[in-house]
Amino acid sequence: MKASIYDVAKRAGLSVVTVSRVLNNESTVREKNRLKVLEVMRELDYHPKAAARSLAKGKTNLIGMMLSTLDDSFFDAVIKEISDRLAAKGYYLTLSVDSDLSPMLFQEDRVDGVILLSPINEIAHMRELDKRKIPYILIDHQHPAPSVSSIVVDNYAGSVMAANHLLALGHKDIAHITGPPLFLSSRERERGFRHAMREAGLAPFAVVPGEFQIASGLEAADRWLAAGRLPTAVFAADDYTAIGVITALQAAGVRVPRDVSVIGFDDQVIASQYRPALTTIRQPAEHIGRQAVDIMLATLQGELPTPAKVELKPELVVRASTAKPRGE
Amino acid sequence: MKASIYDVAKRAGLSVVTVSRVLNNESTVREKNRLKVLEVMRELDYHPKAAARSLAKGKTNLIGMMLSTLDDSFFDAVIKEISDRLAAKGYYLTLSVDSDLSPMLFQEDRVDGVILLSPINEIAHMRELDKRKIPYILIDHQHPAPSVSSIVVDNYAGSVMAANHLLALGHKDIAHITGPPLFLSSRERERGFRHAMREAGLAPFAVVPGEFQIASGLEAADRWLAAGRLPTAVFAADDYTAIGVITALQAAGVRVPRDVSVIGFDDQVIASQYRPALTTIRQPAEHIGRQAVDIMLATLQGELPTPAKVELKPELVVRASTAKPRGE
DNA sequence: TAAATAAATTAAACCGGTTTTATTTTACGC
DNA sequence: GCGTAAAATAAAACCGGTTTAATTTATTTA
Repeated sequence: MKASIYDVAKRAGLSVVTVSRVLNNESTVREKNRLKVLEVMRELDYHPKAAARSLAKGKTNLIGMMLSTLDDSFFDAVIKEISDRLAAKGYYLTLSVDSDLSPMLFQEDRVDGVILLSPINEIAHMRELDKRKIPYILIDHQHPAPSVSSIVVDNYAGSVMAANHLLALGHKDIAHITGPPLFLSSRERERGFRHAMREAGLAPFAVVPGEFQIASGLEAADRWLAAGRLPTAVFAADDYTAIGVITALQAAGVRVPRDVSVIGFDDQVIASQYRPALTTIRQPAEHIGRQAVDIMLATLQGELPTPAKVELKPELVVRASTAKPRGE
Repeated sequence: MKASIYDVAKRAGLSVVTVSRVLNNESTVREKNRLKVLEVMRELDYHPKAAARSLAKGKTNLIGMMLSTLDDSFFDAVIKEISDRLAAKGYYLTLSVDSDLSPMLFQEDRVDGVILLSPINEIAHMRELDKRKIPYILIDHQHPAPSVSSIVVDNYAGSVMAANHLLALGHKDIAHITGPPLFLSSRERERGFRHAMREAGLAPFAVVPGEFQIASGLEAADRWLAAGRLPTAVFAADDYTAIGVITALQAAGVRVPRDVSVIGFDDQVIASQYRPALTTIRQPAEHIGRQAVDIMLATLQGELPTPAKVELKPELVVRASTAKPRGE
């Protein structure tokens, strides 16, 4: 049988309370006894059981995270930051891929708080979390009600930057491929694009719907190629879509950026590795992660009287997929 | 305060034992009382607390999973299958991205079992899990000791298939870009390639080291382009590497598959979307996930006297990135 | 209908920690 | 050396479930 706190106490010749105090780093233990307890713990390979501790303390030290997919290097970066930062504060992160079956994780009080990173059933999750009074944070979320904490990137501003970059290079025939309108980020990116174009006194070459996937870019480019009329620049709502555009154009013998410029959004890992390396709008993944943890921990310690609303600024990263239009 | 089992019992006019029996689907409860209990639970919005249950039962109903990265659609597919299948059996999955800080999750008895999906610190994890007597399964693992359960794909056979596909098309100058030799899968793939070439009486055009990343393919192709001598076909140890090769070649004006054929390994999501769509060796992700869950549950129920060793066969998926060499 | 048996319920102990309250030990000032 | 305050320890209750053993209730059989 595994060692319990009683075994440690007995062997150290002390009470369980003293051992518990050592476990919790309380100052009221004589240094001599503290060392003795730690020594015995090592001897017995003792580790406190999370279940017993959670039951007594009423908290689990576990933060849950729900997300729609794992196959996304931007998510990966956000998660890594969150995981490390939580660990430094004594909390652990548990990830769940969103599916109809998963809400049990917080129904059973297994986590102290939840971070929702663009999950699929967000509305249902929020309702459930409200009912169970579990604090949560939304990252990049569709519908941030005023009563919940959320972290969003200023997608509107990012799109304006993207469009202005192309405009500054001299482009006039600029197309935009959107993301799924379900996401607020998609809608904001489109709005920013349209705004910048209007400011420049230009009409978009085209605005076509996409799905944040390589296939979206392929399809859009194919259609333009088939129609025999290409834009001089494309602003794709995300990097995968941008890569699809470039891939289809190159396969048809069109050079990027010589014939057509392409800019993406997110700065996924693949963006810098692709050829040509992708000009894009960088989302501050580490920043997002850091903010998420700070807000969550403040909320758990009751130090956050009002919900936090954080808006972060994205950043233009100029690489090799954009250039002046051919004529100039 | 949240409702406890005592509140439910009192309101239903029954004992806590009866309520507990209902929770655990035991047959010794009168149907009338069972319904009454369920009704009260709904009224009070009662949900049993995982910590209390875990403490009493000595099990958590949680399976942990360690992995090195999330940014991989093959992992994504495996995880999805595992998650759904576990949920159907009343277990939950908790994911951890491998880092130096994370082993606490199983040190504190938070999980009943662990699935290691190519994590980074695999040896350290295995030692820790052995010490804590927590059952675990290795997927695609470097060093499967005879005493542990593992699921591997027959990478050797997959590579032979890949090489034979190219050979059957008439290729003779075939290059291979490996994965990191740290992984057993990399070594097996290289071994399979060399074997098939030897069988055909041919020497490899080249065997160059890679890292399972787009950049690896880019670099290899760049070097061949710079040297002015290209293979007629490339077998990349994974799809990302293959895409790197194609991207670099296309950027240099070399057509795939007309000038050079390229085959990958894994069948990542991007493989079918890329242009040209990638010929590759498909890893049976769903199969792997299913096996992992079945073995894990059998182990937990003590129905698995000896460790399971499962070897699954990969499958050739012919798409558009391979063709006969130009001369033929 | 009574006795025997099976089914359902209850009370109490337990899982392994933490926390509160009461008590003992130690340290300090005079 | 004594009284008192502060520090450390001990005993017991608690967190919210499950499980065992004992008891009551319902059902079957003679």
